[in-house]
Amino acid sequence: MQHRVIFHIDFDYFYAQCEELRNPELKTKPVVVCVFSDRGGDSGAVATANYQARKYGVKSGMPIKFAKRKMEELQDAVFLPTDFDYYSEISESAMSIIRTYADIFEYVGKDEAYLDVTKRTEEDFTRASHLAQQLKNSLRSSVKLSSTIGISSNKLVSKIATDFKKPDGLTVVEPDKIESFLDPLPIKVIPGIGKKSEEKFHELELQTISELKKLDVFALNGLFGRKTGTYIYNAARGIDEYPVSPRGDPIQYSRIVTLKQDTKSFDSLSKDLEQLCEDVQNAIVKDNLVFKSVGIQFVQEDLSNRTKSRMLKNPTSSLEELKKTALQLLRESLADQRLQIRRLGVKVSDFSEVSGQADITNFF
DNA sequence: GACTAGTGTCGAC
DNA sequence: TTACGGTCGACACTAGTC
Repeated sequence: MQHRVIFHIDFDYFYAQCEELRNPELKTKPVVVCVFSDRGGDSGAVATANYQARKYGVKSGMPIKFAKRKMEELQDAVFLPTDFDYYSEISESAMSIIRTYADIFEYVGKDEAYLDVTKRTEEDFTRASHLAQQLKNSLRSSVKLSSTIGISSNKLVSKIATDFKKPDGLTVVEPDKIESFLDPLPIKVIPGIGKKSEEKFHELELQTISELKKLDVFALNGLFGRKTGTYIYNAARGIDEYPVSPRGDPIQYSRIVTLKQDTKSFDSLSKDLEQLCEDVQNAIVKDNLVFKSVGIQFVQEDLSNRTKSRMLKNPTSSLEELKKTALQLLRESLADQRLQIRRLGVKVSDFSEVSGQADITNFF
């Protein structure tokens, strides 16, 4: 095999597009899909917005109040709460079509997947491009969904190619074009490089991937640690060997809520904490798991984080033990808690399966 | 030096 | 000038142990 052929596919402005789907009148209006917190009013953040709304600078993750301010003088802007069950239905219909186009399929999220199509395209990028166009057409005709596809010889470059032109894009980057494609792009297009990492590069007066390549792997390892440094070094050169492979089971379950009001009172927090424990434990039991690690998380009034976690003696799925441990962690944390707490979370991890352990001694 | 536990940071969606 | 979700994963760093 000379090279692989990899698709990255992404549904355009997914949640907002779903909303347009069940209410076509929205299509001509700015639509912002919001995660409203329990605090009431416009407390919360933007999940996604359609392109009408993006014109006004609305972006994912932005406070809802900020988005409203940006569209103040608009009469027809629409703010909707998320309906994840509905988005999941649409996602599942779409993903079931996408699977049939792949030799190997990797689910990334409700609106995103990788496909290895090396075999069925016989490593031919012209064929790959036609196949991708067919897939886009099929999604549009049967699910009414618009999507963007990036094609290259690895996951990294395919993903960057998807972001290169959207919505409704199709970008092919053949192996011998990878360098000239990446060189002029800003460093931030590399997945895993967000705001903080970008700042580090800007301090070094490095803006583009071509400039990033001036740093050797030792310098990058010094700045980011060994794994991340080496990853960035390779990414700048379009090198990525990670295979497309089906996702495994989750390795942690967590629940977090925004409190009705900031507090550091044990009595107030313990009520919420118990509810969070129940929610997490429900999911654990449903999936037939036992956990060995329990953690709690505070998001403080200044939005900084505190976490505290503990390993259990033995794996368990017991609600009593989860609550007991979480409440203990809460008590210990509050002992030296200075800032008020805005959000409270619970996490369990280090799973093993409760049954299906099928007795390893049987093998001997 | 290898390993585990615990805390914190960063980032994707 | 502020404003701020929920869920998940990777990994850096540190301290303790052997």
